[in-house]
Amino acid sequence: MARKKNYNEDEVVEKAMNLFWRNGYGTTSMQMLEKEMGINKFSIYASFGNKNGVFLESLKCYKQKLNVLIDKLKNSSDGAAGIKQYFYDFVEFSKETEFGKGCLVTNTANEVNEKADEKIKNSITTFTENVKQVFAFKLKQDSNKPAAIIDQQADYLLISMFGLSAATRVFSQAQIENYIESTFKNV
Amino acid sequence: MARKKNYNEDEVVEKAMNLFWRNGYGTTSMQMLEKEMGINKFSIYASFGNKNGVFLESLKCYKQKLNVLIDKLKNSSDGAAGIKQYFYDFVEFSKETEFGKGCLVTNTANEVNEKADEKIKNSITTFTENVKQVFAFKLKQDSNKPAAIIDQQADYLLISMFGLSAATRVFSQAQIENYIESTFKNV
DNA sequence: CTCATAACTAAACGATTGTTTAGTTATTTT
DNA sequence: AAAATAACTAAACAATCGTTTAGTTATGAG
Repeated sequence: MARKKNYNEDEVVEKAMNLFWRNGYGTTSMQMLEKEMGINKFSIYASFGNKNGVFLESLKCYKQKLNVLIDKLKNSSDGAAGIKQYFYDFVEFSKETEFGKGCLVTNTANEVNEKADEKIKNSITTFTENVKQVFAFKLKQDSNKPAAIIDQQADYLLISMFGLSAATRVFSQAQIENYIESTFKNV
Repeated sequence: MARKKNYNEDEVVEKAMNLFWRNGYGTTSMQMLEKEMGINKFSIYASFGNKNGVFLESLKCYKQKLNVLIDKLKNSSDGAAGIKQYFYDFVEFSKETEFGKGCLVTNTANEVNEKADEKIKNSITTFTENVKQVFAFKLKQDSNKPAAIIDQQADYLLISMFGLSAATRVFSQAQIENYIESTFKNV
């Protein structure tokens, strides 16, 4: 053994995540990452391989933070109303450090195309499928609708989350609340 | 006078627009624009000033195309049902040349941040405000709701369009149709 | 204390970015 | 036909991109 790392990887990843969240993958340069993470390029490459590696870890970090809200949703016992609360929780979460950031996963889904890195695409798909599954699980709680209806409503709410994410980037708090209220008149 | 242009500016802008639509502003390079537009960098700069100029003209071109659908919406006489038809028309429009492109204006709104070029931001704001206004105009047709309710519903449908745009990039035709049907159970 | 070695700094890498420029070709006007 | 000039080609521009590497510093093990 020799010298110890002068930084904590989890801490610098969280800083990188916030930068990607604000600026997107493409616009965020290694130079900006150096500054934001507070470590040298060498250290970034030593810890994460390359820019893509930093981003994948950032996505993981983001998911962990969002999973706090999703776990709350899972454990809430009031079905669709719990999902609605999740929408509101997400709005608060998205403006924790700064306004107008949206959802990192949704932003990334909007940024990448089919030629993007497979791991990134996979990370996005996995997450959205998971969210849909939790929505479906909650919808089952307060009705005995057929499985097909549950699936449709979960899809509807999933796409609505994409709209909500975009909305938090541009629209006012009042417009967002109105959007959530209107959305949940349907389920 | 001397030599004539060997290309039509409207034609090459449409090609550029399709490239930006597929790839976004940041990912689209001058090299790619040269190839897609079929003209030299010199000609691009002579006609449009710079990359931003090409993009602004591309946005204008996109709006003109979308205005065909919006004019149809304006002239349809059946209020909210007309807006719903506009949603369906947009889905067809968005996959005219290729699947999974979404809406160029919405994609751009998701890509840029507050530090982006003012003209671009203005172009996006102007367009979304215009769409909202048309939505409100249509909603007034089939109800005598208070102005505040009309405004809220127009906002709701505007944000829903952001969701729809994202949806056309990722989700299946069945999921999209289900989303539209669910969205319009409210209005 | 010494030595091995991991973590650091800082400079450079080639490739690509958006943009400009010098030189050539083609067409209109006189 | 000649002169003028706009449109073209192709090369180069400085700046920045993501990435690598050579050289230095610091720390744990023997």
